[in-house]
Amino acid sequence: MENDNLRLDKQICHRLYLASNGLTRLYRPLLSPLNITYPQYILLLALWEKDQISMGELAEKTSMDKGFLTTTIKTMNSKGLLSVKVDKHDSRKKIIHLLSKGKKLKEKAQNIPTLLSCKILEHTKADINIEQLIATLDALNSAIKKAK
Amino acid sequence: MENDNLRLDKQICHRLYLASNGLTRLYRPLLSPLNITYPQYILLLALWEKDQISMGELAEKTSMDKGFLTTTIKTMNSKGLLSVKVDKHDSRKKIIHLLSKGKKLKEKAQNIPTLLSCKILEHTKADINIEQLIATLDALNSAIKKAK
DNA sequence: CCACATTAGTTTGTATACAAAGTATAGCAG
DNA sequence: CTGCTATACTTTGTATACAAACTAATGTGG
Repeated sequence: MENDNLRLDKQICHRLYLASNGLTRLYRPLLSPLNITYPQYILLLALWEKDQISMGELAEKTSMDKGFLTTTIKTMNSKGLLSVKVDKHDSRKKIIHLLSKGKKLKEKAQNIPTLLSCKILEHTKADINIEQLIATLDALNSAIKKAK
Repeated sequence: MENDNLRLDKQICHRLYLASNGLTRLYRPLLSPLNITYPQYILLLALWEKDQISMGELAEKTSMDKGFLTTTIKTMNSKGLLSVKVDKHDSRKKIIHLLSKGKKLKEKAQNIPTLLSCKILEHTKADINIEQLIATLDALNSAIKKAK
C-alpha cells in the first residue's frame, strides 16, 4: 500500500525551508554593512512601524519566540540600537525604546528590499506572481497558527 | 523620499520564514514517535529514494549544508539508522548506507504527509492552490540558487 | 614524478529556533 | 488582606544553520 507521498520533490515543507533559508542568506551581505543580522532586521522593521512597545507586543507582531526575543533584544541593546525600560504601570512588562542609532538605520535600510528583489528577479524568467504568493502564504500561515 | 518597502507586512521573506518554521513545528510531534528530527526526516526522504550515495550527493539532493550534514549523519549513525563507509575508488568520499532500522522507518512514516496536510487543511477555508505554490516556490528557489 | 590547484569532508565559532522550566508581578475570588 | 491563577519575561538545554578555516586525498600540467 505504498504511495509516493514521501518523495522529496513532493514536499512543500522542504521548498519553504529552502526558500526561507535561501532568502536569509541573500539578506546577509545586505545587512552586514548595517551590522545587524536577519532577525534583528525583522525586529527593526516592526519597531520602525511602532516604537515603545512591550516585549510581548513585539513577539506578537513578529511571531518571534519570546525566549529568542530576550537574547536578541539584549544584543541590540548592547549595540546601542535601543533601550529597555520597565513599564511604569506594570512592572512585569518591559518597553522597548528605539535610540537614535536604531532610528537612523532606517535610512540606510531603505534600499534593501529593492536590492533583494533585484538579486532574485535578475535570475528568473518566470514571472513570479507576488500578490498570489503573498495571499497563499498568508492563508497557509493563518492555518498553521491555528493548527497544533 | 521614504517609501513603504520596509513595512513588515510587505515582506515575502518574513512570510516564508513563518511558514517554514511553523511547518517544522507541526512536524515535530509527528516525527518524535520515530525518534527523528525534521532535518533527519529530510535526509531519510532522500535516502529512501536513493541509498548508498556520498555525503556530497546527499548535500546536493537536499540542498543541506555540508557541515551540518556531517553532524546530522553522525547522529543518525549513532542511532543505528545508517552506516558510513569510505568509497573504495575515492577515499575522500564517504558513502552512506541505510541500515534495516533506517529502512523500516519508511513504513512508519507513510502517513506523515497526510497527517500534516490534515492538520493544516482542517484550519483553512481558503483553498490553497498547491500546484501553483509549488511552481512559484520552485521558480523562487531556482532564482535564489543562482543569486548571490 | 612533483608542485599545485581542486575536491570531499570535518571542525570551529557564532547565530538562530524553540520547548520547557523557572522567576517575578499583577489580578482576582473569598 | 490572603491564597490562587494568570501573565510577562528569562533561563536552560538541545538542535539547527552556515560561513570560514582546516585536513586529507585526487587530479593535472609540466
